[in-house]
Amino acid sequence: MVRTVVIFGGCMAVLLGLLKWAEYMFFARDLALEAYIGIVGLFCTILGGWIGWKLTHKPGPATIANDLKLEEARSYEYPILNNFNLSPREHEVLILISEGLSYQQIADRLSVSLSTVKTHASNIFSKMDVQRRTQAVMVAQKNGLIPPAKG
Amino acid sequence: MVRTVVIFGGCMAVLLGLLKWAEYMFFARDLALEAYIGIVGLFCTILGGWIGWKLTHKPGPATIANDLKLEEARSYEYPILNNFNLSPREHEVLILISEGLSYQQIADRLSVSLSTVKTHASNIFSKMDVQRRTQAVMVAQKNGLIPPAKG
DNA sequence: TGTAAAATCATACGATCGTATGAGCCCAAT
DNA sequence: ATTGGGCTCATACGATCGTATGATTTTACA
Repeated sequence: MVRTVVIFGGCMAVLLGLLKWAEYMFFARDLALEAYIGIVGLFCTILGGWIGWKLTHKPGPATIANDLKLEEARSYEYPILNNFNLSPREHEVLILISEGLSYQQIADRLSVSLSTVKTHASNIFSKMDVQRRTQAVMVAQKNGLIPPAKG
Repeated sequence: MVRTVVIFGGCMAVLLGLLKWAEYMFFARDLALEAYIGIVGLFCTILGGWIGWKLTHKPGPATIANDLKLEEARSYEYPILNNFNLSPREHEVLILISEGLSYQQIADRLSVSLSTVKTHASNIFSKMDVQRRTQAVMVAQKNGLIPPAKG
């Protein structure tokens, strides 16, 4: 994502350069002020993008509602184990899979991309030695990795 | 995301055009250099923040929508196995799905065609009001339609 | 400070899933 | 005999899944 902003900043630079060139060609004006403003604009654009990214992009588990579910499950004397060396994020994804969510829904819930979720899922299946999400859910239930089904 | 970039580019183009227009027409020449740069910087910062937000903020989540229906069904104390009016064959397929088998594997197990299994599954999901097999398994577990997972 | 683990993202590809539609067969009940 | 429900099968199609590969960035720790 940072790369996206940087690339866009580069595009802006190109745009400004083209504008300067056109202006120089047609009006032959002094370039110092324009170039200065262009640099400032580019810099502020990148800075603003970075700020916006920092303020809004918080995919960490601290902001995710599913952590509440994890805590809830733990507090309700349902021990959430981890026998397959899953990372916290992978564990989180596994729980959301067990709730019947699609990858896209999980990506939205965690504020990450679809690719990330699929990567996590693939690693989960690899670690748990299964081929399908239904198998993963079954194994996870038998080993207490996910909250038990109520009812 | 692409649209966001396009919109940003359009805003930048508008900004640059307005600056040029203002510079040649009205007050730009009279403004202090610091104020001029400040305006550009502020504008670009806000736009940059907007683009950063747009690029990183994902739309809201989607949750499973049949919990109410489940609670309703359970509160009426219906016979568990008749909750969803599954036929014996459909029930059989549901159990095999819950064991993590693919449709092809279920077809082989039941000695029927893949089409038949998919038809059964589709009818199951329709009767249970779910969209994915994982949801069906979860609902089935909560209602005792399938054998519980053993630890 | 360097490193390893974790998390993120992208692209591509084949496999599987789920839906829709239409059809034929068997069997029990009307 | 007709009807309806259950079971079967086929085709087509879009959606989703799962894997593979490679990359960058962040974080935790020695």
